[in-house]
Amino acid sequence: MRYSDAFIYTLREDPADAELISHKLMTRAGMIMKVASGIYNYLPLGLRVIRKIEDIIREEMTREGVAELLMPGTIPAELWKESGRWDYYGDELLRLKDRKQNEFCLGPTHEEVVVDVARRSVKSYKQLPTSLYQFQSKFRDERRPRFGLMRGREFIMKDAYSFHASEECLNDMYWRMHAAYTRVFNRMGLTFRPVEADSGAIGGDVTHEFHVLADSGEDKIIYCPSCDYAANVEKAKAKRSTEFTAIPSNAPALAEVETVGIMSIEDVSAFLKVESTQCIKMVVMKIDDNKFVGCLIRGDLELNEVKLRNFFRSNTIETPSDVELRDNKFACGYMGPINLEGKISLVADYSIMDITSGVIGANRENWHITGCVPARDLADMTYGDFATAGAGDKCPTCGETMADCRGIEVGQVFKLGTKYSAAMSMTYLDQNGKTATPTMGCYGIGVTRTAASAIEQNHDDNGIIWPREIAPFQVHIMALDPKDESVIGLAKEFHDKFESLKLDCLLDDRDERPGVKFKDADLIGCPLQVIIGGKSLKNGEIEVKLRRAGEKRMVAVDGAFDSILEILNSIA
RNA sequence: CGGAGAGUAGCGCAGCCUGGUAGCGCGUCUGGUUUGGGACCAGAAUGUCGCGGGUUCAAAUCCUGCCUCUCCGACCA
Repeated sequence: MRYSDAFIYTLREDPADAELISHKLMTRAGMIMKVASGIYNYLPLGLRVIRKIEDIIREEMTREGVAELLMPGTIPAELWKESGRWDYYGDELLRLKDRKQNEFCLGPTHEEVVVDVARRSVKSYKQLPTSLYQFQSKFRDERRPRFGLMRGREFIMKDAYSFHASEECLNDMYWRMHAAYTRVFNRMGLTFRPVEADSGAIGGDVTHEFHVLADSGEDKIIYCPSCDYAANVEKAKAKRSTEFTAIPSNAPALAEVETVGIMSIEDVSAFLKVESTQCIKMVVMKIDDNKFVGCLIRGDLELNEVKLRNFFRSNTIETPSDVELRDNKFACGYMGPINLEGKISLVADYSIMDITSGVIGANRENWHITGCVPARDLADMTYGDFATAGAGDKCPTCGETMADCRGIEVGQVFKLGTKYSAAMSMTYLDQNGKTATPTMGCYGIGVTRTAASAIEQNHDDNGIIWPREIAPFQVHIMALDPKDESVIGLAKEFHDKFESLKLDCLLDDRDERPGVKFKDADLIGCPLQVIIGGKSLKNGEIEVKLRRAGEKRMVAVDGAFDSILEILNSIA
């Protein structure tokens, strides 16, 4: 492709509305163009990257016997009403009506449609397992779209769905997809990690998210450097004792102590001269139907709201306001499990089980209680894991000290179970001729987000540095003197040779000054640059630059193409 | 959805406080000189100043309603 045909228009300055490096660079390199908040044009250069990513995924899906189809972006409400999500999904679902006032939505995900496809075709256990996938633009009306392609409202996703006659079969597919995803992200040259994640409202025992590691990531990942354990902070566990320690013989008695204006753990620990690890805080949250729930947890730890929400099988969880708490008879800043007046379901985190002389709130303003021994005083509580794990905690698998990092969620594998197949009455006949409901898995990769995350991970001050497998072009040839027949002639010859080897090649044939071409080439970020100029050509040389290393090499014109090819193949 | 900010030429911005000819840089066009890391000189084109209402002799500027966009937070099967 010639640059003059390629519809690439770079920007010298950062766009005003971009924050994230990938957003800035994609806009500046002429890959994307904003149309509305969270909605973008994928310009020719950007689309090339997206297609490269899709092709890699496509190959790996095919390898696992997943068949590609394309479902519509616009979905009749009927299907969503059948699954029950029409009423449940909320404002993220963009709803619209056609001229006959029939209701539709723009698909944020396609479980309903794929079940409809499968149930009309699959009637027998002999047809199972079966799986389908597509690349499709999804629409989710995010409350706050941001970060360019990272969190858009319209985005391209690969979504796959599998149907099985047994749990074992689903489990097998789950791990095959897990392996396929690992191959996909490896091939793209990304540094990533599969992590255990919370399965959310759908439930299910296992789900993994695939995260590209980057400081700008919106998720926090806790991982163990010495074993495979890695989890989203929402899910992460730490190794903690789940037994009470013995009640010490000299255990102190409970005693009220006046603590005027001392409310935070920090203040309590300083005022009473106790470690925060000997304080027990009670965190109160509000779940579905405005019910209050509370959790007792060690003073230095943080409550994990997702874990608490899951325990109570609630769809929502939120922090009540101080006013709300007081209205419901909770002594703000002095809450504790003893003498509790407010109506609440209370649980306790394992972390308090080995406290031998704890400080707790007294449930009246300006008073705390000392000498709390959970093994004695809180023995009949329901104990569980409700704490947020973090760097420094021990690994639940191997006991080593864990670390944390930021990640961008680019993929997820999920065991759906029969939620949709049952709701939408998908059935087949099993070996015994009995009606059965297939169990399902679903597996997504955010294609456009993956492109953005690749840039987050691969850039420098001059621009993008594409991993070779997803670069828009493998080679970027610059004809520095395009009017010089020997220069442009050689550039074209090389270009055609690369293309004939199925190596995408961009030929900068513009009548621009060299500096402009160099800047654009670095910004666009193709892995290998071939610089052909009149002067060096007269010396029988061509310059080759490796984008990532920044290294320049001169190669002799004689046999130059083979030399360049060799250099290209040495790039990862 | 709560809090904050922005909307002026294709892009990035100034002007607004204190009302009176709409500006700068980049880009674009013409001519010339240049030509290995975003050239230089000369000339030119380009604006419903987000939209509506109001105040005023006069509004980009003051008042007001709305829209859009961005940031922080909450949210994210």
